[in-house]
Amino acid sequence: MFALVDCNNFYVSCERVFNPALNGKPVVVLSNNDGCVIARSNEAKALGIKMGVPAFQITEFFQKNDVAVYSSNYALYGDLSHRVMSSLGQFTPELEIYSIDEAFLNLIGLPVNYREYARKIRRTVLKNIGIPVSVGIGPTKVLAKTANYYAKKTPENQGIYVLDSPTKINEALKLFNVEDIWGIGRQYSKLLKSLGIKTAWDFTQLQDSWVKKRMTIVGLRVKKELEGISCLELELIPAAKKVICTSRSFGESQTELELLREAVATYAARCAAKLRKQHSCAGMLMVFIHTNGFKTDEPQYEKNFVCKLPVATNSTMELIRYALFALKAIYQRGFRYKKAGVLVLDIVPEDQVQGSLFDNVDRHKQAVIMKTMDGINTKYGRDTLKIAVQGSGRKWKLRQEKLSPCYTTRWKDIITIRV
DNA sequence: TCTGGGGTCCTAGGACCC
DNA sequence: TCTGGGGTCCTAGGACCC
Repeated sequence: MFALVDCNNFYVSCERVFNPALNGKPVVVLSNNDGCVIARSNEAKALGIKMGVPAFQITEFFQKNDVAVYSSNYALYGDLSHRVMSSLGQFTPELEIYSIDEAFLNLIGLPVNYREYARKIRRTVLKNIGIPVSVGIGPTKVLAKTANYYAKKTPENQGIYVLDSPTKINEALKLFNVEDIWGIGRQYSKLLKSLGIKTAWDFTQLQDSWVKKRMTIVGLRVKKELEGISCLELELIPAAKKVICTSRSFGESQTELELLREAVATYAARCAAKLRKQHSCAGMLMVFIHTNGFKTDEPQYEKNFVCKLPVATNSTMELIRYALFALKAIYQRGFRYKKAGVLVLDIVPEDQVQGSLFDNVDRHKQAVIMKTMDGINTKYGRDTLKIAVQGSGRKWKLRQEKLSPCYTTRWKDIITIRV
């Protein structure tokens, strides 16, 4: 049996942990740059605020309805996520951290009453971290996901739902909309509905061969999982990333190469740090820049440039050098750039880098410098030590007008209690 | 004024090899 | 009119997830 534990309206719940006045009120959290709504409290959902709606389109609605609005605070969400996950780790030897707010637990071999166990998980996470979670339990990951949906959407279930018998599973599937199945997205829903397939149960009645042909092996696995045949294993050790991307929209569109250089260098530095964190090196790097596609009255430009590196690396200095070379190759004067990004790919483990006879970089020295830099930045905070070209003005920074304090990750943001 | 960011997997088709 | 059989590797595009 698998349990899926999912934090309720996670980003909103994180804001509420340190600001309980938000309880019972409509709250939303916006995407980077204060762009779109990406998290909503139940009250905000009840007001009809849709996922992904651009914030500027409903600023008045926010005011009229007294909606609390927050910029994304990933330092806070990431830290609380860690705490939730380590709390969940107490409940099983096999935990898969699936996303910032979700984890699968293997319950095999735990001789327990599942309902009681789920209640205990909820109680513990709420008490230790202050985050409400929903727990769905089923014989496969897809069924655990399905159960979680019932745990969350039906208040009588009090955040818990267990699919532990064929009868219960059948009943649940007959009431479950096909588009809500984990793994069935917009396109497949459209296809299935056009054929009169409305529920998860209808989907399980299709022929395997048809599903495989039209929805590939991935779709067939989902069907098997719904039938109670487990095809998706728990992934206990997070796999190294095959591609790493750092990209941002700018708070204000930028025209000058010098400022784009600062941004691109900073993104390259982030990619390098992410590579080192997973002990990998990248053999290829791509830089892209583009104008604001929503502004149809402005001249548009979009371009990327790929560099093949002679020897794979995770050195900040080296990656920045290539990134700036790529940027120079694609930058054109006269456009208002809205976004830039750096991707690193062709990723290999750092101890399996293919050397080169003609390599003239002292890789050992680079590694020592990077280790020192990472050590200092871990201890004193990101960018305490950085490369000069990253700049210090940050004119291209994100818009974050409603950012809450980093309560748990920055000394000066720690809350004070008045007695 | 204002529209996010970061990933994975699968398949078809083209290019190549013998 | 007719034109073999068996492979690999790479890429683009499409689907999905949070």
